[in-house]
Order: sequence, then C-alpha cells, then structure tokens
Amino acid sequence: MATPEPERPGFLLPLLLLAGFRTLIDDLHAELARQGHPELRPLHGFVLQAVGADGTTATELGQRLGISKQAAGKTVDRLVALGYLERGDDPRDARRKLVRTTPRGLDGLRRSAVVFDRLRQRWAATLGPDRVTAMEDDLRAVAPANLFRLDVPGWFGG
Amino acid sequence: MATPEPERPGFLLPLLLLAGFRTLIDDLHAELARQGHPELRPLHGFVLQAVGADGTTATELGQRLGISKQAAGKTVDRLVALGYLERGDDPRDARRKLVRTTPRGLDGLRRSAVVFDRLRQRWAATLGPDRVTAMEDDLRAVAPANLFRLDVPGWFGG
DNA sequence: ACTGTTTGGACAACCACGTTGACGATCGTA
DNA sequence: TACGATCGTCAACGTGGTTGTCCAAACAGT
Repeated sequence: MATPEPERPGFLLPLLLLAGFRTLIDDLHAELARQGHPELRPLHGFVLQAVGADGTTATELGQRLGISKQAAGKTVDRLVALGYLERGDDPRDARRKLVRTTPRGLDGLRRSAVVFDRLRQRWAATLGPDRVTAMEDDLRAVAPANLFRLDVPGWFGG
Repeated sequence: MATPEPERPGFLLPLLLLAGFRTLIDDLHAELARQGHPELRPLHGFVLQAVGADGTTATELGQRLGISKQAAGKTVDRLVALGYLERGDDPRDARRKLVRTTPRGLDGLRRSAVVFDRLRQRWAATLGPDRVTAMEDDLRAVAPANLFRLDVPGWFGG
C-alpha cells in the first residue's frame, strides 16, 4: 500500500538541512580540535579551500566566497594570525598582496578532508551509500552553482 | 551499465547542505521582503518558531536554540524593537519576563511557512516529490534530534 | 608623456550574533 | 529567617559581516 504523503510543514526542510550541516561541522571541529587544530572555526575550512593551492588575493577571495573584499581581508588577517595563511607581494602588481596557505593550513585542510570523508562514510553506513549519493545529486540539482563557487579550480578535485 | 561510484570528496556533502540551506533561506527572505517584512533575518524565523504560540522566557528560549540566555535576550531585544515580539511580566514569578509573539510576528511566521511550502513544491517539481521526502527522512535520520529542539511543542505542528 | 579611470588593499565606523563573568532581585526551601 | 538556585541584565569581548572613504598602483587614451 502506498504511504500517504504526510504533512510536511514548510519549516521542516530548511531546518533539517541546517541540522545536517551543523551536525557535520560540529563533528568535524570536535575531531580537528583533537588533532591539533582547536582554533579552526567552521568558516575557516571553506576559506582555506577557496584560497587553494595556488594562492589568491583578498579581493578574489571575497568574490569566491560571495562576501566583500573587506570582510575577506579581515578573515585573512585572522587566519594569518593563527598561522594558517601568509601574505606576500605580487612581483607583477605592487597593489596585489598574494595570500597563500601555510604548511599548517595545508595540514588542517588535509585533516578536514579526511574527517569529512569519514563522516560521510558514517552517513553511508546509516542510510546506505546510494542514499547519500542521491542526496548530493539532488542538492547539486537545486543549489545554484555559483553559490560558494563550486566550480573554482581545486575544489573537489575539479 | 552500473554507474561507477565517482570520487566524492569530503567537502562536497557539507558544502551542498549549506548551499541548499542558503538557497532556501535567501529565496525566503527575498519573498518576505516583498511581502512587508524586509527586516526579518534568517535567524528570526527560527526564533519566532521557538517562542511559539504560548510565549516563553529568554532563558528557556536560549535552551531551545542552544545558545546562552544572554544571547537569547539580545535577540529578543532586536525582535522587540522590530515589533515581532513583546515582553510582559509573569504574574506568578516576578523574576521572569514573558516573551510573546505580536500579531506582526505571527504574520511573518505565517508568511514564512507559506513561502517555504512553495519553495518545497519547487524542489519537488525539480526532483520529484519522493526525492524531497526521502531527503527529509534521511536528514532526520542522521541529524541529532535535539539540535534546535525539533520536538518543541508547536514546531512542525507537533 | 601626461591624464583620467579602474583596481587592490587598508582604515574607520557600524551592525548582528555569539561568548563568559558578574550582579541584583526574586523564589523555594531547609 | 537564612541560604542556594534561578531570571534578567549589564559589561567586555570576539567573530564575521556591511558601507564608505582613501591612497597607491596599474592601465588606457590622447
């Protein structure tokens, strides 16, 4: 017998999306804190990803993250103070300040990816691997591709 | 032929969850702004939900939202200034200040639910209704139930 | 080569949202 | 009645964002 479509109040889907995201992020940072990165905040992983292997500038980083260049600059300041990023001059343009990931930043990034993979495996063990893959495909289908610039080279191995 | 499981980097799932959430929230507030609630911020809907129909106190609100009573109090201050909440005395306990939703708050809440329902229907039209339902079920299965106190009376018609 | 425009980075002021610590007023109870 | 727990609030602070302004450097046109 077909299961009747239950009442699905409007608030349910966004709340569950947020809860799922926060579950992953909280688990990640609890594990990262154990592995020597207690100062890493949820935002920082995305920033480190957005900086990428080749480095970037504050303005470009802001565009990638969808925030102002000033906000990006302040975030870079904090990550520089924590030792995750470093600034340098651009020999080809004296206005630009190159932002690069330090070895410590790369370490945090690598550990994040490892922990995320493990968390995804935990979800796959609960839901089944195909359900997780289906969820990712569905979310990719409805989320605007320009959000967080999923197509930035270096993201997701792309 | 079976599709081989592609590489699914660890960052993909949380990023898509966040992107999906932000997509819904951004769409919601763009629509709410058109309907006379331009000051409503993403957080406010959850706060109004957490206040509920019966009213509550700042301390209890903080517990429901998982934040400190001071942070809850400041958020109530802002929503009172915007006309979405009001404070009153508790005749049975002079320490407690009751927080209640105003008619304007109820209006914003009702419109939020309507818009969210419409957004969910849009997702259902893209993915198919069963995919949206499956995503909700899967997320509910992996998200801790106490996050955002999904079981608070009044949430989701519960 | 000079000039005007665009761009990158930095500074200031401000706002939203969160934290911890302290404290007075009130309540419940021994 | 005295004491401990609880509620609201104030203060100080940190983080992450905004807009506006400004200077120096790069660039394009004459």
